[in-house]
Amino acid sequence: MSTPKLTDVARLAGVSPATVSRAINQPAIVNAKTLERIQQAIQQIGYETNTAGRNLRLRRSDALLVMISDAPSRFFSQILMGVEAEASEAGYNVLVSNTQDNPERGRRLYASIQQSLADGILTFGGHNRELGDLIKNHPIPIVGVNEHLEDLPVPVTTVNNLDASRAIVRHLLELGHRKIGHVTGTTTLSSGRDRLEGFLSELQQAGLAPTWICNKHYNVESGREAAEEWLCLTDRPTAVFCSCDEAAFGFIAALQRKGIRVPADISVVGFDDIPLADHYCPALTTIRQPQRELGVTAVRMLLERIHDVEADIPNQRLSGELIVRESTGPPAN
Amino acid sequence: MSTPKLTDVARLAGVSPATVSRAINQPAIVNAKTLERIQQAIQQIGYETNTAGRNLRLRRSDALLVMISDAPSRFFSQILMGVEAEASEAGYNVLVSNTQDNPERGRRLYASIQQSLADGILTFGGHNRELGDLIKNHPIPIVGVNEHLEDLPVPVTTVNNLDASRAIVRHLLELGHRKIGHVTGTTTLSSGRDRLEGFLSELQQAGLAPTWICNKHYNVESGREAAEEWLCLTDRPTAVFCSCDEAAFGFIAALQRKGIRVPADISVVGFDDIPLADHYCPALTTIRQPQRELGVTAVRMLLERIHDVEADIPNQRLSGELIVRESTGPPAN
DNA sequence: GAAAATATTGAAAACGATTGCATAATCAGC
DNA sequence: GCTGATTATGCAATCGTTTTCAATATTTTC
Repeated sequence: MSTPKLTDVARLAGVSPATVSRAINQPAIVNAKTLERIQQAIQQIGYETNTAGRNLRLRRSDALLVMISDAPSRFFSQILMGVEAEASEAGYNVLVSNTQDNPERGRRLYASIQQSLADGILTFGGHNRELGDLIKNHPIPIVGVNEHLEDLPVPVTTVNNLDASRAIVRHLLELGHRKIGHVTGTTTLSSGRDRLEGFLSELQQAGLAPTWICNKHYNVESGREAAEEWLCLTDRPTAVFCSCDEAAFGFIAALQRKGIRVPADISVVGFDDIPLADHYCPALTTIRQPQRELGVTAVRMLLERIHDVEADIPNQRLSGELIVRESTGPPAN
Repeated sequence: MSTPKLTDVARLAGVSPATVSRAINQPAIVNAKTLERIQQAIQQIGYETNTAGRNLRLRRSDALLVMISDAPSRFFSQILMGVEAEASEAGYNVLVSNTQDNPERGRRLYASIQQSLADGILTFGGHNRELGDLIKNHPIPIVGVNEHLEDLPVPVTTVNNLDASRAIVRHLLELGHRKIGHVTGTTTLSSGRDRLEGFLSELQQAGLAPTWICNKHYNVESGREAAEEWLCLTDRPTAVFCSCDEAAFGFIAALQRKGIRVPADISVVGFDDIPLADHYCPALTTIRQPQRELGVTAVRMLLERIHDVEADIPNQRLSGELIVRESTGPPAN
């Protein structure tokens, strides 16, 4: 007498369970009169499809697995919102799993897919070993977000880091800067490499060499450390492109503490456009990433893949937008 | 011949499926010799328990549902990491769902539980209607995080906002401030109200009245708006407690733009201790929230509840820690 | 109006695991 | 060597849906 099931609806409507199932899943093929009677019965006893029963029979789960690394990426939650919205729209649930580099985790991940706990995987951030092993043995639907997965035949969706970096350099060149530096992000990640490459190539195109390249990571501390190094330089760049907004904030804050003014003494650019960027002092010139759209796109790709595992899905490169604010200006001298 | 199932293991090990099931779930009650043979068979063909089959039979899902609101709370991802870690430890999966105020959503949420898509719900942030209706009809395991859910008999885990706010005020009093203001968070949320109340009560205890109370929300814009109002005050407080770090940053940035120095001209305190707080200029005095621990605690409470729906689970109040940095100092005059 | 085509429905067999009950095997005690 | 207790296992039903195949009802066609 607990939760009503298909059979209960069938009995009430005076039809067989098969017909009720059809009424729910392919209403078109059931008689209009019967359909209405069934729908009424469903309403009346408040029937809801039992997921486990259905999953068992259909051998799928209506769930997407989101793999994240322990240090969630900078705007992880924003992207996740996009993922959730799009997945839910398509009738899918979203499972979140943290993937420490842990063999046991790899096993469970494998099990999730093999036993259809999830129909597909969305992986945030870089390559990880388990995934490599997993995908080599089974052609399962996977889509990468933010970063390319080296050597793995997995479609990814990212922002166009190359073009964005170029736009930054162009902006600085137009302001009159000739001595430009870059505090890199994590260059074991494709985004870090692409941003660096865009930076270098645009400079080269202008016939310039980079004045300073400082290898760091995507976080605040990196910005602070970079600032300390900058202070020790004999030939200081007049403009610095930091790999992400957080790093830019760390960089600016550390410089301000030494009495250096932005942008009067040095121009600084970030990347991401996190909410704080517009409200920092100085407001940060940066690249706006389409965070939510990244999530939405990733889900669309994944669903396509789930629908047809053999489908050849091209990588999606969304474009970032240069947002010019207060942290950049003409060079000092 | 695709994925091996229980029966395949049974055949290979020369026992009945029932014995295999027992070998997996209650190894103690099966003969050591048989057990070993079964385990070997499992290894050999790479058997993994099918979740759907099991869920159907056991009428549960091994999944926890995390409900978040559209604007994910400030350190949502940090808490989520804690949730994921603890849930995974206990063998549970984590489902994420965004709850816009949407009746259709409410229906699906209800279905999730009723049809055992999830065994329990963790709700981040404030009260929402669907939840109220849901819980009224069915005593399902729910635990709230960060905010109390008014009128609902749901155990919650929060930071002790009251004590934390008091600690802030005490710190400012010790520095010599007598004119103290507060930019509130969202006061329809219990955290916002508690922070305000802690602020007021500690001031009162010192025989002081609040100099300024500015009703805002938990975001950067609120800080900027508050700064504009502050600038127009005739009797300005010499210290301001902002409801969260973001608001504090917005507040400080807007003031700095007008040439006002922190803490020389005004002291500012935040709440949360987000990563940037330590790297802002000035570094922010704030309350450190045990974000990960909030997630872990919430899961523990929820599991307890799942284990025994009738269990009386007390609210958990974790304590925040005052972190004194550069943004606070003695009053100007 | 009969035959053929079409539209609806039902019966029953999966999907894969767990468990109450019953049976078989083992053991202790005398 | 026999009885009673204990330990290990197997049988078969069950969880709730979906879907193939066949059967029946309804139209259409000539």
